[in-house]
Amino acid sequence: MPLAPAIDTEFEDIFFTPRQEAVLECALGLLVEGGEKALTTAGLARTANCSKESLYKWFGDRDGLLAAVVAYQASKVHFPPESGATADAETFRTHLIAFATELLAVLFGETSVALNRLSIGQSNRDDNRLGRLLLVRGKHMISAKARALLEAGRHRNYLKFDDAEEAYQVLYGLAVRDVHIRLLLGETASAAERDLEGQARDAVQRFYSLFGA
Amino acid sequence: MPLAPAIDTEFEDIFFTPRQEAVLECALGLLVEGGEKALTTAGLARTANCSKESLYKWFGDRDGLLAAVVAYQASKVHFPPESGATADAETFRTHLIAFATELLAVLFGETSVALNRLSIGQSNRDDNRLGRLLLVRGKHMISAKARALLEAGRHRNYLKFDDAEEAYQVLYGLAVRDVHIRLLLGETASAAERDLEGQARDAVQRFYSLFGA
DNA sequence: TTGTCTTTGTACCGTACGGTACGGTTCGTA
DNA sequence: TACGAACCGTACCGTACGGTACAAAGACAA
Repeated sequence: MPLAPAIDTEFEDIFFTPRQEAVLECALGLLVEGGEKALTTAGLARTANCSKESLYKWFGDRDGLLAAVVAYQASKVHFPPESGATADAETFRTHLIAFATELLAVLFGETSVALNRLSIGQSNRDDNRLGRLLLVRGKHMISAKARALLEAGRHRNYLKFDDAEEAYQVLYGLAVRDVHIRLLLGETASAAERDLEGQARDAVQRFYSLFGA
Repeated sequence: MPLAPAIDTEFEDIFFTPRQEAVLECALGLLVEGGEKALTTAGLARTANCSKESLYKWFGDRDGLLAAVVAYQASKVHFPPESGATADAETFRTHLIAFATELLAVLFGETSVALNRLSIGQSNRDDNRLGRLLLVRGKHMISAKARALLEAGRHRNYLKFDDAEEAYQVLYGLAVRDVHIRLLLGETASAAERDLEGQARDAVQRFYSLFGA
């Protein structure tokens, strides 16, 4: 009987020392500013005042460094303990809007954009660690949180749907539309698109038209 | 009175000889297979049986080559002459579904994914030609076509909305959801997501719930 | 103080790749 | 046949960058 394969356990319980976190923060800054090509080992060592030898000792090689940057950023998102019970219909809707707003704020943030660009640029390599990392530590986490929220709404008869994942995807599409890909391609968002709360409100409005009880 | 700036006229009327098109097709193949790093001048010259000197003569430098690949692929999409008048409500809805299906087919195609990955990876360079090219020759074209279609539907009282661009974005979100970004990140689409027509049908169904007259 | 460990800064190496030069070949034209 | 243009294949150059080695400096325990 073969052992259960321990896929995707990489970077599971990784922990970085404060010094390493400072260096990774520097790396994030370089990435945000100039993209992948701006993140050279020599450049990072210079701006972070550390030695290349330390970089290679800590992260193995450049790929390990990139993966560490992604893992470090993912480790920064903390999940609030589900914001208590959803009291009534109105506050539940408020929670939905808040969730959508936060989703947009994360996706449109410059660090998220930079890391998405990095992972997408690397996504056609053999193993594709970065893409998997970003998906499993980012999108799938958010998706799980959203499903829990939506199912709570269904349980209280605020919403009506069969598949929570499908409902979440519709909410995602209504909120994000093509703005994310346009940001990734370098277009700057319009004024209306920068009003995250307004966008989220419209999206939830339409979501209720489709899935409201 | 300043002259109107001729922005984005680059690659406006560009034309490639058959030989150049064959080489660009080879470049596309390399891109699809191995991403940006796989498209080296030497490698392209080898697989396309041409000389590096010709590459530099035709395209200037490597950046010009990349831009030419994007422009070439964009030049391949032809717009059917709006498929005649939208006879009745049912055929109009069919046209909408066909449009959404084609949109998904384009976005999820491997060449589109490869070019999006390329442009996104290059999007934090100084000028960002590739991203602008992809946006203006790809997304904006599709968007214009969609707006025309939607406004025809509104004119015949099949649909009801204020802003055609906004309506299109909702349709886009309903159809694409987060599948595009997940594909770009290297995740393979699920079986249901590969049923493009079914996805388009559901999206249009929901779109009519929101904007049907 | 001495010894050990970690880190820094610099210097160095090898290689991959962008870009150029050039001889040889094909092909169209007179 | 002669000529010129375009092109192919190969060889070459310069450089940027990943990765390694090493001397010097701080930190800390005995």
